[in-house]
Amino acid sequence: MGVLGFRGTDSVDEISIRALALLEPEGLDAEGQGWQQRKSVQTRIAILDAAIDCLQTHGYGRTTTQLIAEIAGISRGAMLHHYATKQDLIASVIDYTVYKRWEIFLDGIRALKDPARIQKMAGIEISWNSLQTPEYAAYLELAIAARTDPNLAKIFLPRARRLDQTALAETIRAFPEWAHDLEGYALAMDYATATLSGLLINRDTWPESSQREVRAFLGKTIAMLRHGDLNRAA
Amino acid sequence: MGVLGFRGTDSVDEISIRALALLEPEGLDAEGQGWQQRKSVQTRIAILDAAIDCLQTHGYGRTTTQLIAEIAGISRGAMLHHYATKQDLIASVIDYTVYKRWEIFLDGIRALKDPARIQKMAGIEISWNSLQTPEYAAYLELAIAARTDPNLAKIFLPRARRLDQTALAETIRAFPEWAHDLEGYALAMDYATATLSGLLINRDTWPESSQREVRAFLGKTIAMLRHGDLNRAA
DNA sequence: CATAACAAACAATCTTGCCGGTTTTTGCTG
DNA sequence: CAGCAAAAACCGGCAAGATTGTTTGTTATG
Repeated sequence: MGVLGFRGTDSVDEISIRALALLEPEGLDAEGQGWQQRKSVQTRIAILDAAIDCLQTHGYGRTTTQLIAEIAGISRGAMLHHYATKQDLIASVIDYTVYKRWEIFLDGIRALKDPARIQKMAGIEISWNSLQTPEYAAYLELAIAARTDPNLAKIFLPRARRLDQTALAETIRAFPEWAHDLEGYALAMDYATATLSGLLINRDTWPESSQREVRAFLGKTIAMLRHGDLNRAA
Repeated sequence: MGVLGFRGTDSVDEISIRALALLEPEGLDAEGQGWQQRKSVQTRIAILDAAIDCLQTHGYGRTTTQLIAEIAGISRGAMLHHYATKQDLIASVIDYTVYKRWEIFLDGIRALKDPARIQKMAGIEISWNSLQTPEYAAYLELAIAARTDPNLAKIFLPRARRLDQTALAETIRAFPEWAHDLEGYALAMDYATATLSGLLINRDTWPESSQREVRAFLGKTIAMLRHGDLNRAA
């Protein structure tokens, strides 16, 4: 049976672990390697975390290789040894942030018992949590910058599209109640992601009370979508 | 009667014109002035339009004073005569883009006949149109950059908050059917703006069909919100 | 003549990619 | 198993290019 086939007897744990495996970035597993290899992976992760920190607090435009190296605690020369160019580094950041985002999402799903998982607000809360992480903030910065930076778009768009598709196909396995309706699940995910992303952008401009109301209303909307109370076709 | 009072007999035309007046930027009206003043305003608008173009196509990080001057068709020295520093220029761009955004929105509302205006998709379509303009793209770039750029935030946030509040209080006048429910109107506006902004950010990543579905679903959601089918309180 | 609009050049600061040099780890060989 | 050369990790400095604000100069208006 292929990895895309369904096996109704699998637990949510097994399903989500397998989903994550498909999103895992390459070159970051130090299992069964020598000391140099392990050290290399460790340094690389420190660099990626530093880059995420930098993107989150200073934005893409003000994220410099100098700053990343400082935060990572190594010299700029050492960093350029692992990532020869800024593009190479950013490419790895994209894969890494997407993986982390869905890891947090699936962790949240897994932590719920089945009855709680299908309650109307649970999915939104967990989505909201996975969107409030430094990793997603960094991803959002890149997504935004990619719209106006051709060089960045060249490495961002192919990855983002592929990872988006993979994440959609894999995370639905954690929602048996959506299994029969992939299109509905896709719409719900896109809808929630769009609204919450928009909320994230305006978080400093809008009052907290407005943001809370929008989130609460979104939860009810998604619940109705799942129950079929709002048929999608116009 | 104060400018904030309601006058049920006013036409939508009169109402929206008065709403715009409160949002109009200062120093851009050349009425009854001498030749130098008129020339100055004309050049300043050329600079603002160039800045909007630049922000839209290159993003805030890559928007340089050099590029703006080039697009505006004047020398960099001449531009710095009108806007001594980049901050001064950006501050004017904020006011200008917000004004333009609501001008387009109210123009769209005004163009509808009353029966059409209260149809469920009309509001979303017009909102969507006002969010697809170069002016709003530029505003969004600034809103995003302001989250990670303290210097920009200092000039952006106060303006954005004030203009947001003014726009909300004024544009509701164009919707008699919302007049009794300011909170509901605010929620609908925030909700639609958040979702459509999120859509705008991911426009290059997501397939067009997904974006269309999200928009259609948003329209139905807002319609239900107005009809009270979805009570807001949890 | 004073002021506004406009132009061009300049210094100071940043950022990137590259290059030479040092230390540590690995693997081969006698 | 000792020794040694290759490779990997790491560091500091440099030149080229870009961006901002200032300054000096020119033309047109009041």
